[in-house]
Amino acid sequence: MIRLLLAEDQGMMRSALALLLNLEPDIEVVAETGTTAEALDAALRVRPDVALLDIEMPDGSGLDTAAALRDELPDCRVLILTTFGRPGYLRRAMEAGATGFLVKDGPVEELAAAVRRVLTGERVIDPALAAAALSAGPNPLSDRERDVLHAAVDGATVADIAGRLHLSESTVRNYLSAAIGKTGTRNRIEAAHRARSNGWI
Amino acid sequence: MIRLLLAEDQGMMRSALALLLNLEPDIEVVAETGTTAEALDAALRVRPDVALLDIEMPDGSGLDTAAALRDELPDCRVLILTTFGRPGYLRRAMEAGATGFLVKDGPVEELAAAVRRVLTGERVIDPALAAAALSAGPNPLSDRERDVLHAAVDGATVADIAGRLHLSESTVRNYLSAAIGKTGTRNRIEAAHRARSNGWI
DNA sequence: CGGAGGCCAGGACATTTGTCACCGCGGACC
DNA sequence: GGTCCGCGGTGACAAATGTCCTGGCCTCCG
Repeated sequence: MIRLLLAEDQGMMRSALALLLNLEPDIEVVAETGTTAEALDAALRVRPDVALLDIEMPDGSGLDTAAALRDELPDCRVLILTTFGRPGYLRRAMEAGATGFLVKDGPVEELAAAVRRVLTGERVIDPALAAAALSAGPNPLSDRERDVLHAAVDGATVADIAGRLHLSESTVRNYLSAAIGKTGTRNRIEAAHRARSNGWI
Repeated sequence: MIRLLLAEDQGMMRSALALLLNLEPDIEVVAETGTTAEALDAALRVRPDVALLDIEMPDGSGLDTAAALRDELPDCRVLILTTFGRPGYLRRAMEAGATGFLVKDGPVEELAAAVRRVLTGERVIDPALAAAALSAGPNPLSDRERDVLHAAVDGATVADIAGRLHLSESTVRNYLSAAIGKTGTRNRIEAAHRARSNGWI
């Protein structure tokens, strides 16, 4: 029996997946959570064989949870399940020690199959997405550039960002300028969008 | 037997919901689509009793599909199913003649129950969301202000927007300024975010 | 009919944003 | 040791953005 942890913030998706996976004769959902904090907590408690993690969750990223699980629970296989097939997400998932990476397109049947395959240690990755990740190249942004860009997405002014990150306004402008240059865009908004769609932030 | 049409762009969600709804003894999913165009097409062909529509779909909004169905297939009840419980969405759904409005939180069990209730003509709406929609008030933005704001979300410059909408740059700046004023924000980015989160665009 | 309000446009202006050149500091690497 | 690179900062500058005022055109409504 495969003991599985399910972390997914959208309630309907979570309960639907749990129901369907429990219908499989060799799979048992032993924990269900909607946040990364609970996911980590539950994983350490129930010690599942496979952790099925969403990326976008309200209190953080499933990618960070994957990295934490690799350190805390190395025997637990991690299967990332996400809405967005962003190249940078796949790259970060692999760096975080995930064994599989599935997008929420495609039918549910893929899911149970993927769970069984990651359990054997086999990597499960959409080939088209893998190609896209390789061709997109690595994340060109430095840590600070990421921070500044991330702080700019919701319309914050330079002064806001400077205050939030404890930097001078000049520095913030310089990082924004660098990020705009590296992403090949014309302003902070385009840069932030580009970085998002590539999974760089 | 309740004949149901399911329009939802996310493949895994769609197939999961179809499977679960088909498990209900009195519900049969007679059509499954991932776009609004196919949804309308299939609805006219199979004439379902209930249409379960997602809002965010790649080729348009489920809200527009709801309005089209009201005109073309008035006997078909519409149940909106969406990720985001935005007040403006609910308002527009009601104006488009939807009978129910469900967010994708909460367990799947709610779904079958909601389908049965809309079939009788009963309105199905989350009370908390209804209250939020009423307290938020109507959309304060004029048509043009919406257009301009919508064109600005992805980082377009004033010149871009003017070209795309066949307006002068001065006009675009004026509309943006008006939108910023009405949303009580400081710049176009914040204004666009506010408009999004309220379902105004 | 008059007024209100949406739409479109122009000008003037202050502010913000984006760019560039240049500075020092410190860690990493050869 | 030197060199490279990321980090943090400054000053100056051009361009873009946001604001306010003016005007005209149209439609809808009292």
